Amino acid sequence: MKTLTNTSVPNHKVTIVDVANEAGVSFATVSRVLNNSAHVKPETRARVLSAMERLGFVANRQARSLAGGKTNCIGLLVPDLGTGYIGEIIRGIDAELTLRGIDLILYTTHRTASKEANYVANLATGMVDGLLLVLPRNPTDYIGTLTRRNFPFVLIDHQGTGQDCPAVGATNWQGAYEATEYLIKLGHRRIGFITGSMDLGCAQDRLAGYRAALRTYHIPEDPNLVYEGTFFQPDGYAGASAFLDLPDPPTAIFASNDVMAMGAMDAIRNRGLRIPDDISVLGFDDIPQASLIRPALTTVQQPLEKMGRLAAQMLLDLLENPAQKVERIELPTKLIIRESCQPPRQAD
Amino acid sequence: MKTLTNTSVPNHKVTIVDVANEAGVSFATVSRVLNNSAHVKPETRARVLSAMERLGFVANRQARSLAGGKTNCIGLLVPDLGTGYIGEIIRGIDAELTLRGIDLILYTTHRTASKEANYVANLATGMVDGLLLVLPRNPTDYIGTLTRRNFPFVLIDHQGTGQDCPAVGATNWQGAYEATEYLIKLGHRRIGFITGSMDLGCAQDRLAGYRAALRTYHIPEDPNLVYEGTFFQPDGYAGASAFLDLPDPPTAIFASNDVMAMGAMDAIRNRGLRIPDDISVLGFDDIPQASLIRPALTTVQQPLEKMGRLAAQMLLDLLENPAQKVERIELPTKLIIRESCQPPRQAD
DNA sequence: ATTTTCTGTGAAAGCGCTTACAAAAACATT
DNA sequence: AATGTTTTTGTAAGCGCTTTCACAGAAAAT
Repeated sequence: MKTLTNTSVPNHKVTIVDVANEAGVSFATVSRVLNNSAHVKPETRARVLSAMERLGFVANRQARSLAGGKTNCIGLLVPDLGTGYIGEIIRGIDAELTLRGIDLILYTTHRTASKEANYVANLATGMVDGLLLVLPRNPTDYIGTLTRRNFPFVLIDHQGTGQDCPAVGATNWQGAYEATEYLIKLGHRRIGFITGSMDLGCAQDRLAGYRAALRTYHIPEDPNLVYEGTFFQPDGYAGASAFLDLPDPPTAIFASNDVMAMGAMDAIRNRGLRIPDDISVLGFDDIPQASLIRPALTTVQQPLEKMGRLAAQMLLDLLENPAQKVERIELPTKLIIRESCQPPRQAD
Repeated sequence: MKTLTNTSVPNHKVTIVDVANEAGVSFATVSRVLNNSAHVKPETRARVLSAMERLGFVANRQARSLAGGKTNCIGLLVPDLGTGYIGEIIRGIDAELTLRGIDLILYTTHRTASKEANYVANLATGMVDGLLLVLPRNPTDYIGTLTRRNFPFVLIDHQGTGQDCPAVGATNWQGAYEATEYLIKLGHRRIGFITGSMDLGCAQDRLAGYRAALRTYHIPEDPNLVYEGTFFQPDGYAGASAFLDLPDPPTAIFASNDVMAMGAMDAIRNRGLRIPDDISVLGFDDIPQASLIRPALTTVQQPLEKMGRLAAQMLLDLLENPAQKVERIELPTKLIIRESCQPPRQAD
C-alpha cells in the first residue's frame, strides 16, 4: 500500500518512490541517479531517467535540502535596485549561478542597516548555503557572527577596514586618482568633489584617490571643494549647488558615483550653465545610463558585471572547499572619456 | 540519547527538540508556539518562547516547508534588471512581501523564452508557493500548465489576449492615446511611433492607442512612421534614424518606452538636431532616469511600484484563498509633461 | 575452482518540522 | 460526587529525499 504507484492520480506529486516503481528499482537507486552518484549501472540509470521523463518527475528542493543539508540557494543582499548599478552586478552573479543551477534569493535592505543585520542572521540559518553582500552598510555587525559560524559569504564592493574576509571590489582609489589626474591635465585647478556615504569603504577610497592626485600635482586642497554626499542623486544636486554658490566656484566637479553626477548636472543647468563648456562633470561607476544622457558622462568604469560574476565564483568555490584561503580581489577601474569634460573656460 | 540537549555543543543547530527539553514540554508544543496555534496555555507559551530566546533557536525553513507543504517563498520572474523599470516594480513587491515575512526568489530570464518556460516548470514544483511574472514573453506556453496544476500566479504588465488569469497592468492603450493626443494638440501632424516587442500585449496596446488618437483627429496613418522595435535602446536609435532619413520626417517621435526614447534622442542629436526645438520626443514608463536626463523626458507614467505592490497582494490573497475569483487590474497611466516636447517648428 | 575485490542495489535511519489523533488535565454541569 | 466538556499537551506518523551500511553478484586474482 505504501509504495503504490500514483500515476493514475493526476494531481499527485510524483516522488522518487513513484519513479522507483515505474523503473522497477528501489527508490535509493533513483536518488543515486538524481545525484549523479557513481555506482549505478548505465543501463539502470537510463531506465530510471526514462521513468522520470515519463512521469514528469521533478525533485522536491525542500526535501533534498532537508536531507542533504544544503539548499542550492544563495542569498543576495543588496541595498536597492533603482540605479542599474546593482542590476549590472546581479547580471554577473546570475550568469554564474544559472550555469551551476543554483537559485538566488534576493533581499533588498533599502539601505536600512538594522534590516541588513536581521536578514543576515536569518539567512545564515538554513535558508541559503551562502551569502553575497553588495555594498554592505555596516558589516562589522555581523561579519563576526558569520565567520564564527563558518558561514560562507563574499562581500561585493566593500574594501573593508582591515577585516579579513573574502571580497571583490574595484580599485576605487586608483580610479579616483586617475580621473582627478585627467581633470588636472585638462587644466582644471579647482575641482569640486562630492563624496559617497563615508561609512562605505569605497567612498573613502575614492576621496583618498582624489586627494592623492591633488597632492601629486601640488594643488592645495580646499575644504570647501569637498561635499559629503550619500550616493543619491539629490546629494549631487546639493553638492553642485553649494559649489556654485562659492565666490570662486570649481571649474570641474567629480562626483563619487554617476547618479550624483547626474544630480550635479541638473543643478548646473538650472543655473543656466552649460556642460562641459562652463563646467566639467565626471562620475564614477559607468552605469548603463551614463552613456545615454547628454552630454554623455565621462566616468570611471567599474567592471560591475564581472565583479558579480567573480563574487559568485568565489562563493561557490568556498562552498565546495570551505578551507579555501581568503581572497580579496580588486578589479581594475577604467576612465571612460565621453563628453562631459573639457579644459576650463579660461585657463589660468 | 535521542533527546539529548545540545546546548553544550556550540556548533550544533538548535532544533525544536532542544527547545522542548529546555522548556520542559514536548516538541509538539514548541511547534504549536511556532505556528501561533491556539490551545497553548499562555504560561507554557511564555516558557517556550523564553527557551527559544535562550537557545537562539531559528526554525529551519526547509523542514517547515517539507512538513507543512508550503515554502513561504514566492518566485519572481523578470526579463532583466538593467533599466530601472523592473527595479521599481520589485520595490513594490518587496515592500508587500517584507510586510508578511515572505521571501523572494529572483529569476532573470534575460528575455529568453525557453528559459522562461523552464523556470516556470521548475518553480511550480515545490520551490515556491506562487509566482509573479513580469512582462512574460510568451506565457501561453505555460499558463495552461500553471492553471491546470492550480498553481497560483499573477502576471504583471501583460494584458493577455483573452487568457483569463490574474494580472495587473496599466492602461497602455489609454496612456498612448493621451500622449499622442497631447502631441497632436501641440500641433504635430507627423508623429513617428516606435513600437515595443509586438509579441507583448502592452506593446500592441500602445500602438493601438497611438493609432486611435490619429484616427480621432483624422490624421492619416503613414506606415513609414511606425517603426517596430523591441524595447531596447538601440531600437530607439535605429527608429529615429529611419524617420530622419525620410523625405518628410516627423516633427515628433513617440517611443513605446523611455529607454527607446533615449536612444531616439541620441540619434536626433547625432544629426545635429535639437530636442525639442527641432523635434519632440515622448516616452513611456517614467523610469527614474527620465527626469534625470536633459531635456527631461516627457513621458507616460506607469505606476510601477504600485503595480508590484498590488500584484504581490493579489498573489498573497490567492494563496490564502485559492477559490478567489480571477482579477485583472489596470492601473491608470498619467502623462508627465517635462521638457522634451513643444509645438513643431513651422506649423502647417 | 576458490577466494578476494569491486560494483550495483536495497533496506533503513534520519533531516527538522507539521499535524492528526489520543491522552491527560482542567473546568463546568447535573 | 460523578459525569460530560473543553483545553492543553503528548505521541506518532509522515513530508520527499540523502546517505550509511550491508549484501548480493560479477570481475579479478589466486
